[in-house]
Amino acid sequence: MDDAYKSAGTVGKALEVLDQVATFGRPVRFAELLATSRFPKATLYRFVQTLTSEGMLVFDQDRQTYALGVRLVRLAHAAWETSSLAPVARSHLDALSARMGETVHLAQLDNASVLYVDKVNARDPVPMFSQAGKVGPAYCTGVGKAMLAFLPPEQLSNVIRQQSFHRFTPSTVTSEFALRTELEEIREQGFAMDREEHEPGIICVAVPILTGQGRVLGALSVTSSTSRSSLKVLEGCAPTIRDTAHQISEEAVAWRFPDTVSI
Amino acid sequence: MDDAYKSAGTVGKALEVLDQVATFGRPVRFAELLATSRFPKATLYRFVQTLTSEGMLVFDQDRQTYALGVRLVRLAHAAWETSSLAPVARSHLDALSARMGETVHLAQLDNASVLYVDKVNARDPVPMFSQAGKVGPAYCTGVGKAMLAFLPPEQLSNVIRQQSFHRFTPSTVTSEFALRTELEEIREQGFAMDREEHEPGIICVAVPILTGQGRVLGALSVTSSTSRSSLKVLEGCAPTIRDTAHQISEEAVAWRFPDTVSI
DNA sequence: AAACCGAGTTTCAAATAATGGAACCAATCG
DNA sequence: CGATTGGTTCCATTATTTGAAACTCGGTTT
Repeated sequence: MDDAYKSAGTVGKALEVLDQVATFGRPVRFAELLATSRFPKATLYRFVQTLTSEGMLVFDQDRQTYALGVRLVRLAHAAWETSSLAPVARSHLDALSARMGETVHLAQLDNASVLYVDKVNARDPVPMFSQAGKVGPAYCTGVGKAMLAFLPPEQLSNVIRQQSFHRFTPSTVTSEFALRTELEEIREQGFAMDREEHEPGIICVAVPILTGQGRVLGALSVTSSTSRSSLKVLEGCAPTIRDTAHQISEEAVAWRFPDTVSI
Repeated sequence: MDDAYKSAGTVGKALEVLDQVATFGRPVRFAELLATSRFPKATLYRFVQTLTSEGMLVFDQDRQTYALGVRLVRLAHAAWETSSLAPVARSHLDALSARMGETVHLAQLDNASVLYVDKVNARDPVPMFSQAGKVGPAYCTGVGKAMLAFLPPEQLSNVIRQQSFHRFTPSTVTSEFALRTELEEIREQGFAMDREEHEPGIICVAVPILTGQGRVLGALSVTSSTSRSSLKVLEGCAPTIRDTAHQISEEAVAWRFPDTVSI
């Protein structure tokens, strides 16, 4: 639904189907897939068969439904350990969370959206959307904006083109122009704020994690709620968070830094 | 290295490459892959290209290495939520861990090995991927044996055929015969023990999670060390653990239960 | 009971994409 | 500077994918 036009190759198409199943977020019937698929019946059928026999999907005999297979969990574990900033950042996140007494998120860009790769809860966790592996929109989250602000121009345009600009709350940024203006500001001050743009009552301050050459590796945020804190207070924390981001960046660069941003 | 012979279809081959990268557990050079691959240079090259452009792999310009892409983490999150017992079992694991004061594991079968889908540490709660997603051998872990014991005969044979029977410790079960004998016993008493078979000093008691029809959904274990506990003590815990397994099973069946066991 | 239906599965010739040997390029080495 | 290693591209051959249509199998309607 957001992969737009063509994606060459058989593998690409198969992965498209996999993504489709993923977006349902629940076991799906073949017919449901067919209805939302661009492939003809027989073709889709074969894909689903292949993916199932490969363990990427599992078929529930009793309910006649397909769901993502556990093989993915195994692969993801390896991905998380080798390609995410999480292993490197872990101890820093813990320290930051302890110091701030708030929830800390670590995110990276996946295609045009924000992927949370780690999260450290505050002692008294505020229930909210997010957890390792979850995705969120880039244009209206702190971490998202922090990363976008430091993307090279054509990559930024590419990502912006794929944003939905859906209005989640009254303060959601809903136009490309408004977003670009804000990104400019973020670039200057070095950190981004989420002013209840994604979830009412939830605010955060985020900073990008950049390599020495300015390439975006990910972003780091401290999240709170309007009831426990305020934008002013969070803004004051920005320097501390930036320090942590720097440390993570240095450690990450020292070891390995796969380019996590796709086209 | 264990997918043996042929795996038809282009998608299958591509996934094979993906698995290969995964087993390295670190960023790899093209040449390293080539050395361990059954594909000719040009073919492997194209696969890697495709997978990279699809976001399943990421290429590190500076170091000329490939690693698993973060797209997998996103997919896995969905897989974990819809196809694993974890979401259903979570609260039960927490309760069990608190009651026992020990670490609790939740596992499912993935192909012929044990896949840990959740873990509750005696003390600190950690996010999923640092713990979930790990794999272990089926023939010498508590959860593995608990599941094998209740598999239908031909599926069991199939899985046994794929076991390495590598000797990890002096007490590792290293023959099919010994394993089958022990499985018989486990079937009778309803729980399995790990007597330092995988890691020296680590012991555990595990029970299967079965549907009403006796189909294996997963397994549950309480792990300890010889220094903190003993086989006798753990054995005494079996009934409690079995209760938890029952509860999980009922809840799982009530909602959804994809067949998690592949060929 | 016959006709009908919708969901899922199989067939098969045509269209397309994958294949891999060989050539090529670019560093690095001896 | 010629040789070697590691990576990339070409392209004619070959094998796989494709998808319209036909079929199967429960169940439902007429």
